[in-house]
Amino acid sequence: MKKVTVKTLFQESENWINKKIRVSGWVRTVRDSKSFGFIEINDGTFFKNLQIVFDDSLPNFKEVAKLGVGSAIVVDGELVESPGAKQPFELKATAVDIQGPATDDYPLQKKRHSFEFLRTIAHLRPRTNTFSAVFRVRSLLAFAIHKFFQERGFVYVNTPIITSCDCEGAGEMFRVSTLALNNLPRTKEGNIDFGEDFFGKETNLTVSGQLALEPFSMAFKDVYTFGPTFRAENSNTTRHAAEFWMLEPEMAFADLNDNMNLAEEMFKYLINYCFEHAPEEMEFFNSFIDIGLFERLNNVVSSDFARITYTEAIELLQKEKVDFEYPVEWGRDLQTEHERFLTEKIFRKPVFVTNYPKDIKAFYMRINEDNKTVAAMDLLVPGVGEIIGGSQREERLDYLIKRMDELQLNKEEYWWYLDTRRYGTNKHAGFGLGFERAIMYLTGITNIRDVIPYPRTVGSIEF
RNA sequence: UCCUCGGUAGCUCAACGGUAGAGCAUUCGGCUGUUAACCGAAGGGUUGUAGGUUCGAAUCCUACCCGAGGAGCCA
Repeated sequence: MKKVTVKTLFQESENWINKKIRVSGWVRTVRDSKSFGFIEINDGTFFKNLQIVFDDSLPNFKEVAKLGVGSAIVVDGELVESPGAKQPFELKATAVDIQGPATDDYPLQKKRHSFEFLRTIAHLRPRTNTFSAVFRVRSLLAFAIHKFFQERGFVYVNTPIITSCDCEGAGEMFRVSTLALNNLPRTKEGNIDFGEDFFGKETNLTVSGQLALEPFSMAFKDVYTFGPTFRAENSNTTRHAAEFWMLEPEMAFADLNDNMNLAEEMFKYLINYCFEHAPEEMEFFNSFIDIGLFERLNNVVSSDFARITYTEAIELLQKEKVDFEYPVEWGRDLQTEHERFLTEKIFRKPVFVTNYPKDIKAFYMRINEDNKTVAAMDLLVPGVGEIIGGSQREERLDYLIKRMDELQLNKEEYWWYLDTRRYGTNKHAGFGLGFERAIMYLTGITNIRDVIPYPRTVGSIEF
């Protein structure tokens, strides 16, 4: 008996119609009658289910008719055209092997569940339509990112997960230590003696691979890192997680415009890739998760992203007769309400905002001629907000040192980073893309906890 | 961390000071082409926890726990 996946059946049904085949999968629903019944199974290879028709010629008809949702079965039979309107073909079963029945307390039902409930059963939710679609798209997007950069000659660099840089300025960090918490070694002054720790100094989980990546861009020109990133912030929102994935490309001999061009090209590539490789899933999102998703994404693919400076953004917002909760004032950071207004109301598409005041941005960003702003860029998108943050880097050693002194950073800690400015420095730029935020934008899912297989957020790590 | 809303059957919700209910799910029975199948029956509850007010609390009050949305921070 030839084993066939449901995906193969849907993609080349003409090759299998009227043939005897074997299909295995999990029961999604059973509808039985006195002497016959229907089972829909999903084998994980394809978004859609395969309908099985069975009757009392099966020796185990009664057991099959009583199968619960979630049971694992192997079905032999003949693929035939279906008289029903909802599916082109169905499998007429000659044998149903019940591998693993699901007990009657199986939590997933044949009806809609709330996302909140499904988060409490994260180990079972990939068996639902929504999460099956989400996680297949997540997989495709991860591959598409590699494909995009590899096609353009970027070298993939695995930057470290454990770092000793404790002041990258991107937020609270998770400490990594093998010290016994109930018996900490102390120095003579009474401080914790990290010299006794595994690495001999304070270490944390990475909040960004950028600083480790820049030296590689000085060797390979175009590089990227893509991996897990950790922030120990006590933030409780639909778009923050303690563990998330970040993509960070870095280009040598490139400026802020090159940076934005790359981000825009990549974003459009990712959207097109999803439409091409997960049409069933995207159709589902557009119909059941976010009506209007296609319209929004098509608009993104076919139009140029808006590009404005921070100063222009402030002027635009000040002209609006809107009563913002936070004042719009040059020198203050844009609040979420301001960002949303720009991308959702004024432009109605992704917007790059560039050249922010230096005081609200990181030390490594390049100072502009005005000596007030830096060559930073944020990409704001409707619904999600900030999805990319990047900049042209300060490549001039004296400027960089001056800035680090102003911010009282410990230059010795960064000796190897500063070396890149001593030996063959050049204009270079890069950005960070929140992988989960990209998934949210492409699927219409509005909570980051629903695009991560096992999400880690404050006070929540059951799985 | 702050603000707001919420926690009632396995799930989604109703009851808003006077005997705790429905749909779905589950179990049993019926049904010869179903599509969230349909029809009939049954089981299922210390109403998040602990106090308080009251003749009487799911309902009002207090504290705590948990969840969600928004804000800050950011990707």
